[in-house]
Amino acid sequence: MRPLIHKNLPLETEGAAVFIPPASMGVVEYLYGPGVEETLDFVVRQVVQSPEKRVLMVLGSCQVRYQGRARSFLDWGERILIVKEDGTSIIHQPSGREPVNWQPHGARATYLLQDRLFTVHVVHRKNRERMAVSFKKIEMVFAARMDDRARVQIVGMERDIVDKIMENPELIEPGLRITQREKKTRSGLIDLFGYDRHHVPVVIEVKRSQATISAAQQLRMYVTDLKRGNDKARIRGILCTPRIPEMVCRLLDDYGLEYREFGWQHQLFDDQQTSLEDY
Amino acid sequence: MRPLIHKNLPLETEGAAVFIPPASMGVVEYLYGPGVEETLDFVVRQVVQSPEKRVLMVLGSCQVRYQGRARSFLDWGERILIVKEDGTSIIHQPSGREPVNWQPHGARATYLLQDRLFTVHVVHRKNRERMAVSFKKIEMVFAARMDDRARVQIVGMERDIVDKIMENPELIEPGLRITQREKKTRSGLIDLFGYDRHHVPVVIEVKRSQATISAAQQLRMYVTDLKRGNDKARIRGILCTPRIPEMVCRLLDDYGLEYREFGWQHQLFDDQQTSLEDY
DNA sequence: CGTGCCAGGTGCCAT
DNA sequence: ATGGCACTTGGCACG
Repeated sequence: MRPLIHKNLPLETEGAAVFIPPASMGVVEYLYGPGVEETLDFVVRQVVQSPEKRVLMVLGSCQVRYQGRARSFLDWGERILIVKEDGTSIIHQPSGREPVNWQPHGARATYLLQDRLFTVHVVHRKNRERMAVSFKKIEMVFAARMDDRARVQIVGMERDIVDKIMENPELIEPGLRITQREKKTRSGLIDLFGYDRHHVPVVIEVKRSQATISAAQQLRMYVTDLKRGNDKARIRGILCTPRIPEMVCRLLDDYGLEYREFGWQHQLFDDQQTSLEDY
Repeated sequence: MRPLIHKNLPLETEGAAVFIPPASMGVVEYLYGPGVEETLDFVVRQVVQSPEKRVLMVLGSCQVRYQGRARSFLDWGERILIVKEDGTSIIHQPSGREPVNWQPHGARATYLLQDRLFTVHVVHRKNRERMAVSFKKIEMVFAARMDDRARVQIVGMERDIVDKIMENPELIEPGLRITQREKKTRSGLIDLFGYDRHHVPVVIEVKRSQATISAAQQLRMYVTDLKRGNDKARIRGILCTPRIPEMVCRLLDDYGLEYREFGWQHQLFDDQQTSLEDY
C-alpha cells in the first residue's frame, strides 16, 4: 500500500567495518517508514553517537506523557517530534502555533524501546520535569546538522518606543524633560521618569500593544511609591500605548492618571516590497 | 578523526525522487535535496492541489522577513519551516523552544519562485501581517497527512487549584466559606470570594506558580475596589501561591494582605512509573 | 542562580 | 470581534 518510494537503507553496509565520510557530508540523514528498531538504531547512530550536534525529527503516531510543573496525557495521534541541539523538545500537532507538549532547553533526551514502542524520554533535571513520547508507528525520521548563526533583528519593540520618546520627549507633550530610564521603585521599574514644563514629576509607562488593567495598576503603584514620604506631592502618571479599552480608561481616570495614544502607527503592512530593507 | 558512521545517502539518486503518486497515497511524500523548481513543483502538487489537508515541512537554508505588529529580518541560516493545516506557520532554528518567526492560525501560504529562491509568503489578512521565507538551498521537503484528533489532558492548572479550594475551603483556613468565583470588579475578576469564620469578607487570588508583584497589586486593587463606598470596612485579601519572593512578601505586608502557601506540592516528578495513569 | 518584565507573546473563554 | 487572563508561558537582562 506504500507508494513506490525507494527506501534509503543501505542494509548491505550495516555494521560494515570502515567507512570514511567524505569531506562534504550531507547535512541530513533519514529513514522513510522505518520500524521501531530501525528507528532506534538510526537515532543512536545519527544523533546520540554523532560527533556533531544534530537536530532530530520524528513523524509518526505517538502518545505523550508529561509530569513536572503540571501533569498531562496525550492519546494516540500523528505528530511531529523535534529534539533540538540544546535539548529543547517540542511536539507539534497538525494545527496550532504552540507545541502540544515540550521540554525547554537544557533537557536531555534518551531513546529506547519500550513495549515495542520507540520511546523518547526527555528529562529536565533542573526543572524536575520529564516527558515521554512513545511511537507505535514511524512515518519518517531524520537527523540534520543545522548551521544557523543568525539572530533575528526586530524593530517595533517596547524598547524602540522608549528610545523614540527619550530622543524626543515632545512627542508626549511640550516641555517634557526625561531624566531617568528604568528608574527603580519598590513596586518595580519605571519605564521613563522626568518632569513636565511646570517641573512636576512625571512617570511614564510604555506599552507596545493594547493597554491592560495590569499596566494601569503598575503605573498607579509607581506613582504611589514615589509619593511616599511626602504624600500630597503632585506626581503625574502617563500610560503610553497605541490603544486602550474603555475599562482601563475608566481605571486611569479613577486613579487620576493620564493616557497618551502612542504606538508604532506602523504602515508596516501596506508597503510590501521595500519596507523591510531600511534598517 | 571522524568516527565510523555509515552514511545513509543514496548518492545515486541525489537531487531526485520524483514519482507519480498512486491512488492510495502514503501519509508522507518527500524529496531529498531537491532544487528550487522541484520543490515548488512538489509543494504545488502535494500541498496546494492536494485533496486532503497536508502539513508541509521544509528543511534548508533560508532568509525570513516579517512585517505586522513589528518588523523583523532574519539572515541566512538552516532552519525548519512547518506550514500546518490551519495556516499556522513556524520557523525553527536548531535551538530554542520558540519559533524564530511564525504566523498564527488563519494565515494563508502561497508558494513561488523569486530570484531563483523558493519562497513562501504567509499572509494573515485579518491581523494585517505577512512573513516571507526564501530558501536558497533545500535539504529536504516533505508533505504529510496527519491524523490527530486527540487533545491533551492537563492536571495542575490554576483552575484545578481553584476547584480544590472551592470543594474544601478549610484548606485555606477553618471556617472559610466561599460564595463566589470569578467575581467581577472594576479592576478585574476575583478568583474566589467568600467570608471567614467571623463573617469578614475574603478575597482570594490564586496563582499556580510563583507569586509576582503584579499578583499582589491585583489583589490589592480587588480589595480596594470592594471597600469602595464604605471605606473603613474590613476586607481580607489572601494571595494563594506555592512560592513567594521576598519583595512580594513585603508588598503584601505593606498592603495589609495575607499569603497562604498553597500549591500542587506535586510529587509529580518522583514517582515515575504509574503516576500518570491515575486521572 | 533568582527576580523582574517584555513578547510580533498564544490560547481560551467570556460578553 | 473585543476583552480579560492564564500559561508546563519563554526569553532576556540584571543584580
